[in-house]
Amino acid sequence: MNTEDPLKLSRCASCLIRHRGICNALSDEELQQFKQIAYHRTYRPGEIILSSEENTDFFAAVHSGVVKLSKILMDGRQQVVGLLLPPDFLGRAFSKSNPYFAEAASEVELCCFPHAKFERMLEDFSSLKQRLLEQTLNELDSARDWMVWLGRKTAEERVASLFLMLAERWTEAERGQETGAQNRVIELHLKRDEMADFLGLTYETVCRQISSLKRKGVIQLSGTRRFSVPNVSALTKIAG
Amino acid sequence: MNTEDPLKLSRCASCLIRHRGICNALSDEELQQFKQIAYHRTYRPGEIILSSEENTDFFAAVHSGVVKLSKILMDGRQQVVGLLLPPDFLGRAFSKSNPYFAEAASEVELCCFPHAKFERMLEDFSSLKQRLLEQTLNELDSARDWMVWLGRKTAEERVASLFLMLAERWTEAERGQETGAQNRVIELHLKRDEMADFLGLTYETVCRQISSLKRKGVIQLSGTRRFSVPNVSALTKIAG
DNA sequence: CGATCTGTTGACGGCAGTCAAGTCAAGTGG
DNA sequence: CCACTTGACTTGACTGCCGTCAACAGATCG
Repeated sequence: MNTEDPLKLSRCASCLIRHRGICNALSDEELQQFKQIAYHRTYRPGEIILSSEENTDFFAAVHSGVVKLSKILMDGRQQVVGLLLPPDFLGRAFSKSNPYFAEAASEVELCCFPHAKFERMLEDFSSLKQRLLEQTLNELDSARDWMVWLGRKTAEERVASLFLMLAERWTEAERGQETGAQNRVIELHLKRDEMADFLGLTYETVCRQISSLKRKGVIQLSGTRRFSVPNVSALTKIAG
Repeated sequence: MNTEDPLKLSRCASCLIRHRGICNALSDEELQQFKQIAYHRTYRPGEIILSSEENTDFFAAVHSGVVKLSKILMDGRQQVVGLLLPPDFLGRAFSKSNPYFAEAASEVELCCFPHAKFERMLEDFSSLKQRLLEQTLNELDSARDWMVWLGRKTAEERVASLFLMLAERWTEAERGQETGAQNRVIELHLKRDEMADFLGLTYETVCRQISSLKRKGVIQLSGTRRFSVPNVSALTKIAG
């Protein structure tokens, strides 16, 4: 185990999320240690990553794709409580049990770390803990924004808010490109019923609201899971 | 400033939340340093502690009372996104601006720390940062539970969930007492319209659901802001 | 006592949920 | 190649929960 695997070493160095995720908090030296324990896993769309019953044995950074965090009531009602995009972090530190149900919403690649080893590194590298804290604070902020959607917004406002959020995340991720935000085609990743579980609605209502926004010329669909926003300001206004 | 204030020293030592709040993470020596910068503030019910526009110059631990965190849409719709009870922590670390509106829901006493000094102590005392991280993770968990309420539960279930949560927090805080949970009288702290903003409902709907639960014999009111739960299992069942 | 704030209850209407039918695209197998 | 199936999506008709509007009851206070 002391022989260095050149593939493993180069993988971190060329990692797409290297400069955005938690790894960014580490020095080169610390990173060396990090990659010794990291391993990758991939999931197909719809595949279950964690179920809330079983104990988790790993933490992970989302390397590519979208992970859906949800909670399910006994009668089957479901609420999505988080969407993880690269370079978000998956797993509940300092607790073996994970209260959520995690599912791959698209093709997903995770960079995983064994539970115990990762917690030890948290102790050793304070900048890593700092990074995790900041990420958790940001997740808390967006969870609370989301609560406003769920508690106080109408169906139309919620659907508009979702489209707006996806559009913003997209331009954020790809800023510096030449084409304007108007014509950019954005990937939805979610099915209608997943959007509904996200927004606290039924999928029929989501459908109707999307059709209505389309009729108003605020959004434009290409196929069923791609869209663009010809009128950003109108969308913003409707989103509230 | 080098003379020690005996009052200040004893205040931390006898502090009610000393062994539950973030201070618990500190050694006696570190606590010495801590109390040098801490000061208390009190607020009357309804008083505004932080408005989301202005920059925050302090962090604080809730020493007594209940603090309401909320967000407000431009048209006046409001959603409560957090309830802070002792020994919860108030303030957004690593960001000068605070995206929430904080209001005293009852008589409130805060133990405050200047912004810059507290962040410095976070750097120096890793156990403090650890404590803050754990608290943030717990807040994230409960925010997400709350999202399930808002997105997927009916009015009756939400009201029942709120009563259940308050009952559970109460027994948690006062465990070891002799009287059974059945007859314990629990303080609501919130007005009907505050409960409504909390639950994503109107205050009339909250009223109706409370009356209905009362008629069913699941809860019992003494006056308008105190209640007890004669039938805990029925309440749990209704809450979902 | 009147004024004001908080809470309760009723009548009514609308937004979103439920139930149901139907379209469209992709896949399967003869 | 075509009949059939399946899953995702769309749209319509109807229902019901909860929001809106309104009247009223209690409590508190000057």
